[in-house]
Amino acid sequence: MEAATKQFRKRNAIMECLRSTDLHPSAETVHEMLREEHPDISLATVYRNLALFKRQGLIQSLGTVNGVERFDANTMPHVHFICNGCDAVMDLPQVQVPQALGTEAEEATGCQVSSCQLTFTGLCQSCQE
Amino acid sequence: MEAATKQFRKRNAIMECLRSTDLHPSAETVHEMLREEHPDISLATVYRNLALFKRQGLIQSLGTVNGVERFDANTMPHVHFICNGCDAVMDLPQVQVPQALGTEAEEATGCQVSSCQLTFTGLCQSCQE
DNA sequence: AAATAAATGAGAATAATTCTTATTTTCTTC
DNA sequence: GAAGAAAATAAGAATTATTCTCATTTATTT
Repeated sequence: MEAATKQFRKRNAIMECLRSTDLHPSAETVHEMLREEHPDISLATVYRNLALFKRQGLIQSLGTVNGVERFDANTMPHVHFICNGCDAVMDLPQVQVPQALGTEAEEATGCQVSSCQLTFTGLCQSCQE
Repeated sequence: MEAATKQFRKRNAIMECLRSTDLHPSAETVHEMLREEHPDISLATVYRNLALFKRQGLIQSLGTVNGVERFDANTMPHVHFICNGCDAVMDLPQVQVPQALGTEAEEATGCQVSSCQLTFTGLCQSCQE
């Protein structure tokens, strides 16, 4: 057996795929992206492992864009922009959500806040024509 | 025919239902809520009209909670809290997203921002035990 | 190397949502 | 107010993203 090949399983490939893109892909997109290197990878395996990573807190979900869930390997809190034209999702590291808002939320409601997500939607540059 | 009854169609009932609750219901929940007054209302009608209202900008969608879409008749920008325990969605009128963030986002990316959504997740009071 | 546990592929099953078609209700025009 | 046109609805079929099942393969332990 060739050294590294066998022990690198599909699971690792899925994580690497997510880590190496900023496209915030869906399960289906991850599957397509992996097809080249792993022609026999099953869509079920992609779903299964994405769900696992999410449970483990290794990735986060952005929620659904047009009915399909999108994923992000960056679990640090950060802001997103979603284009209504082409469904692109991009990071906005320039924008910061003030820490205070989370605390305000907890104090106002008695809820225990564990995460916070700020999302802008609109049209990206190319979709504005 | 009794006066007002007939001309108030299902469509209006659906909008009224949304306007009269703060539960941020799903299509299915709206359907159940209307069952009493409109025993023959079809689930398809609820979906159809919710989609219409959304297109018209009369309501907004919060995105999906556990795979099901949730709706809000309040189209003014406001902050939400979603409980991971019981899937409750509540408004946080006390928390304000600084106007500046949207402008920052546009300037940083060249995208045209048309809406903004801030959502906290965690555990509501009762789900903390 | 044998036995056990974990991961995967393939396709079936599920569940939320959308679509289709026939029917009913509303609106328009006379 | 009746006839015809347009919009809204009910019911169930169709679609689609996601999850599940189970047989097989791969990794781990003894």
